[in-house]
Amino acid sequence: MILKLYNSTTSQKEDFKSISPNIVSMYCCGPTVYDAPHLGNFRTFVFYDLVKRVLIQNGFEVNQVINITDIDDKIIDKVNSGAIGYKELTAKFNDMFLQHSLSLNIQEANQYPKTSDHVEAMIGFIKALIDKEYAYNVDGNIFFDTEKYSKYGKFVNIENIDRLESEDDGLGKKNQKDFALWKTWKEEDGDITWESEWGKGRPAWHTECAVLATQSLGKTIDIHCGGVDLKFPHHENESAQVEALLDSVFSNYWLHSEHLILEEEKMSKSLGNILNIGDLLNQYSAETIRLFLLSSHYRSKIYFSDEKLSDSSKMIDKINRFVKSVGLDTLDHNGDTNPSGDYLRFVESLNDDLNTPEALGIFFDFINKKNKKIHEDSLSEEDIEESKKFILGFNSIFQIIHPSVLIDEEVPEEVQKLAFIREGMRDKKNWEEADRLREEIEKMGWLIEDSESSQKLVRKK
RNA sequence: GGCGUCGUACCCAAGCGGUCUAAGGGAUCGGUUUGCAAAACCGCUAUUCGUCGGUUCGAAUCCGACCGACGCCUCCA
Repeated sequence: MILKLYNSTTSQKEDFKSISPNIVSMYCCGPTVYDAPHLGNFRTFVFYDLVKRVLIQNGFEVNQVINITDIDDKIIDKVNSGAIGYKELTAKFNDMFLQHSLSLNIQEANQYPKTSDHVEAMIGFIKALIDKEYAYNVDGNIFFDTEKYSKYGKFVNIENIDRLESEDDGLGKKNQKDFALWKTWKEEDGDITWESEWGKGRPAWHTECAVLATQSLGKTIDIHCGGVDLKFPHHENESAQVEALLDSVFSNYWLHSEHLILEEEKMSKSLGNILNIGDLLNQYSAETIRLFLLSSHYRSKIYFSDEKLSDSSKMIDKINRFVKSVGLDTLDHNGDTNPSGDYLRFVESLNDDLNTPEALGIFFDFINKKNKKIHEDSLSEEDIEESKKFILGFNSIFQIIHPSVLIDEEVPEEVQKLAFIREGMRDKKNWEEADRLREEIEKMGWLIEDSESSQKLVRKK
């Protein structure tokens, strides 16, 4: 089956072909560790996870790198404010990123290289660009010479930038669109600086990613991912450096996920309209947040609302009920799917540029069909097997079934006792007392679902 | 200002030239079931896809204009 991905460089869906037969190299722009991550950041990180899981479903082994940017203006600003030290600050938010990733069932990447561990390599990279005359030095700042690189403008209409040429930023760049590879030391940088042959300073963002990507994955990678806002200038600049220096195609596929919108604007720290992911995880389950994020296509904007989160939560309830009624006892997916008609359609949707909303629709359609059989009491062994396989295949991508769903929670003795009494009242047709007990049990956090012969206790959400 | 993406029911969201009198989820209202509920099931809720034109045998899907939202061009997932 062919996997199609929308490539930002061509603005169309393309059949995916990896460089090596069964292995995919994937570079994802990770967090700058200066502050608590927000939902918008994690929309992108969950998107990376989606890409990876779909690749795995297609039989690829994925070598994924997510970088950690720990050299950056905002980090320096924060350290300068005196509240916290450099190491402490970056470690704190690095850990937070990893922890939330774990909470959201995001598969671990193979590597999380940190900028500060690779400054030597960045210096070497910049030096090589200078040697090839793609970069020049102005008072210790090194800039990339966009005039020298004819292919500049992969992601943006270059005339736009030319128009802005008049607004020179006073750094002595030859062209407005030239960008920094190395920033010379300034007093406010303090100790956050490295020695180089051009004097003290630090690598600039675009160079950081260019070096980390090529160093960990080679001169041409299969897939490069990021949020749309990184298309230009970040990815443009990253790509320009690598392709100029190595004379290669930097990445065969560029995937960009859309923004999360809050209060009519993209969620962003500089705009101040932030929903901290940690806070959100206290309010909603990780599964709910994941589903909320995956129920829109990755290239569509998501307008945040609590209502959507609660819709997602209800969807999960429905899925969980189905999981229980089919008697699933493990979430381990061994890849054995034996694609039936519906499951095949599910996989095809995901392979069509990661169409998660459509795939979800197919899954629900399937659930409805089986529920109907359950209702008619005509669910066969084959139906059960098929359902289990579909659920596992579904969950291997969406990851929204919590393991606890498989285990019937122990009902507290007190609740059991009340339920037993209620059972007696029902037998005696003492409905008033039975209803009163049902209410009491509900207050204790348990719902009763009566069936003909017995009553079932379900944990209240 | 330039460039780009998007506008589908009460809400969310797929579909992107014919199988669309438009999937799926939430919500509402009927019905089956139930002592009553809950859960489940059945049914109703867009002859219509921002507006107006055009292309076509045929358009939600292509083209143009307009209106509206968002993004990029500056740090940003």
